[in-house]
Amino acid sequence: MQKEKNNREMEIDDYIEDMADLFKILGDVTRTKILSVLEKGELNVSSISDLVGLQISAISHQLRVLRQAKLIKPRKVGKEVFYSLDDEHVSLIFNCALAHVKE
Amino acid sequence: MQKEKNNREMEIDDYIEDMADLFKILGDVTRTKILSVLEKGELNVSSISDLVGLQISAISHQLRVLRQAKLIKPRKVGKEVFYSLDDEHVSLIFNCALAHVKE
DNA sequence: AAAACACTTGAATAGTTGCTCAAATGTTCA
DNA sequence: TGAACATTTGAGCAACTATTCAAGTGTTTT
Repeated sequence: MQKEKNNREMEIDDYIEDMADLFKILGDVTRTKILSVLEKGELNVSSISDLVGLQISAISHQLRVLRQAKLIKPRKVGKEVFYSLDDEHVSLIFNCALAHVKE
Repeated sequence: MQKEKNNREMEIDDYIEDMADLFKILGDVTRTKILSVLEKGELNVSSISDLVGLQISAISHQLRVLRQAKLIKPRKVGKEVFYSLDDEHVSLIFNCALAHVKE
């Protein structure tokens, strides 16, 4: 007798690789710090660099990763580029993770 | 004038590295698959190996990682070891991630 | 037009990670 | 006791990743 999969199990099976990809992106301290400072509001690259404490180049490389993952979005103003969160789920996922690591 | 940090911001700053560590562990397809099959119930190592489709050795290596992260717990019965989820947050985090990747 | 500024990009490198293979541990059963 | 079984562990290797440095793009200012 074969067990019917419920909806949630089917979804997880289908999206399991995408989920791992998302976690992989969140699984880097630099990127997590960037998302954390952007939670407080829009920032340009230099400011992020200052707050995170890494070279502008390193930050720019990671901003690219976050941008491609659609977790942040850029807004160009003159020669500056301001970044902000592009996904309401980021805060949600952060809170879930926080609940785990705090215990 | 210096801005007061609210409680949530303080917490995130304190735990940001732990959070990244957790995401790093979830950011691997093999480990995510293991957690996914364990959501359906307790399983021994061979069964996990069959369901995930990797050698027992590879699975055992990853089970160790998940065990150390306190995401799963072992129960020894004779020569077999049964694993099950050890954290109610896993399902929660999975759901948040699912909401993101589905859109 | 040239200098200054903000950011991006590519190459190089050092460090990390996940798998396989082989050997080891521990348990059950004849 | 020894063979069979389930799992763990360690070494080795190939693939990947995050950072730095240097050079490039595009915009503003003088």
